[in-house]
Formats: sequence, structure tokens, C-alpha cells
Amino acid sequence: MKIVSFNVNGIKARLPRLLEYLAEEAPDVVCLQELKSADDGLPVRDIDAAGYGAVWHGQKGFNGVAILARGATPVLRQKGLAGEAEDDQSRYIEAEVGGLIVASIYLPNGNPQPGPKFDYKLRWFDRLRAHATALLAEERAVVLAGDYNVIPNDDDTYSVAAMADDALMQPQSRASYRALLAQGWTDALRTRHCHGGVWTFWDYQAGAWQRDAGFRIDHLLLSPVAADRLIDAGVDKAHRGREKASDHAPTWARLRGG
DNA sequence: ATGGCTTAGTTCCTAAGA
Repeated sequence: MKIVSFNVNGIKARLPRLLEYLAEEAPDVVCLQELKSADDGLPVRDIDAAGYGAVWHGQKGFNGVAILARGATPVLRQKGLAGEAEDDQSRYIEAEVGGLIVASIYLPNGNPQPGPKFDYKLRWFDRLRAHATALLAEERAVVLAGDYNVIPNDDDTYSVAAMADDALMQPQSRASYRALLAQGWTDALRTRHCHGGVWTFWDYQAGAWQRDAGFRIDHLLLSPVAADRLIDAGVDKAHRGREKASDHAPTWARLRGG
């Protein structure tokens, strides 16, 4: 089964591209981020007509995550993460689908750093790690898919110098990501492309796409049970080059069975 | 270059993204 993480950067503006992607690739599970829409503005009918059931966690204007499943309805497990009661940003949704536990994650960007937005990013990461520990204890196939807003290694960016002061590449951001992996999660893309050089994001500005000036920030993390089923992982890069594309490309892992 | 695009909302400008 093909499981996809796709930051759509506005589901209303991206709907034709998303429907096209579903029709062409027929992914089994799609985790969406940056819906930028309240629940009552989501294109629920269009997704249903495309043959996908969905669970949604929208927010007016910003953030927003969802999980789509082909020919099935994901069973919601939770929206949001515990640990910060005053946090009202829609950045986490988790569901059961096809025998898997799947989460769609939109980690805070954290720029500018240092500052309160960066502090929020690190706190959010702590809360994610706490929850991830509980998920591993279930000893099931789990996929944590999303836009982590972390460039894990120097070979995950076109230019270390250009990104040196960015929140995505700070030592604290990387340490948080590494600590998550150290719990026992497998970075699906890294496992299949261990020398880096694979991008999932290209900025709209400065001809980044044309220069292939990208970096890797969208990740699928697999629990040990899920990692045993990993066949391949990659990026559907061509979709980034289309008219009115998102600045992220769909990023995927294929698992045996399901 | 604290911004060269793009999206969405409070629109015909501002904030946010990465």
C-alpha cells in the first residue's frame, strides 16, 4: 500500500491538483497538511466523489490536517496533542486505516529564530515525542507522516549556507528530530536514499524549482512493525512542476500487505 | 535582500509561510 504525505498549501487553491494526483497515483492513504480552511469550507464532497473517505481537522486561514483513505473511511483516534491546553492550532490528526495507525503532522515552522515561534516549535516537538512513545508501546504498524519543518542532515538541502540561520536547520530542531528517531522510528526516505540529495520542498521564490534548489522536510516515520513492511519510498517530484502546484511535492512510502 | 512568490482574510493591503 502506498502512503503519502502532501503539504497542499491551501486545499481550496490546490483542489484540482489534489484530485488529479488521486486519480493518477491512486494512493491508498494520503496525509494532508496546510489545508488553510475551516471545517465548514472543506471540499468534503469532491474528495468523497474521488473515492476517498476522510477525517479532517481544519482551521480558518492557517494550518489544518487531514487523512484520506481510498475506498475506506479512516477511524478517528484523536485530534491535537496533549500537553498544552491553550494550543488551538490544528496540526495533528490520528486515525486507524487499513490495519495501520496513521498520523498527519504539521510541525510548527519556528521562524524567526530565536523567538517565541521557535520556542513553540520545540515545545510542540516535545509533545509529539511524548505521544510517539505511547504509540510505540502499542507494538503495531504506525506511520507518522507529515511536514516536520526539519532538514535532518546537511545532505538534505541544496545549500547549508543558505539555510544556516533558518529554524528548519537549527541544532535544536535536528536534535528534536533525532531524539524522535532514537525512540525506534525509521525515516522511510532516508532508509531508501541514504546519501541524501532528495528534496520534498522547493520555494516559490527566486526560481528555486528551476534551479532544483530544494530541501527535505516532509517525512514518513515508521514504527518497527511498519518498517519491517517497507518496500520503497520516494517523492512524486513531477507534480511540483505543474501549473498552480504546491511548494511541497507528495512524499510517499510503500508497505507490503494491507 | 526581515525578501524575489503564493495563499487566505481583515482584501485592493497585511500576515504567514520556509
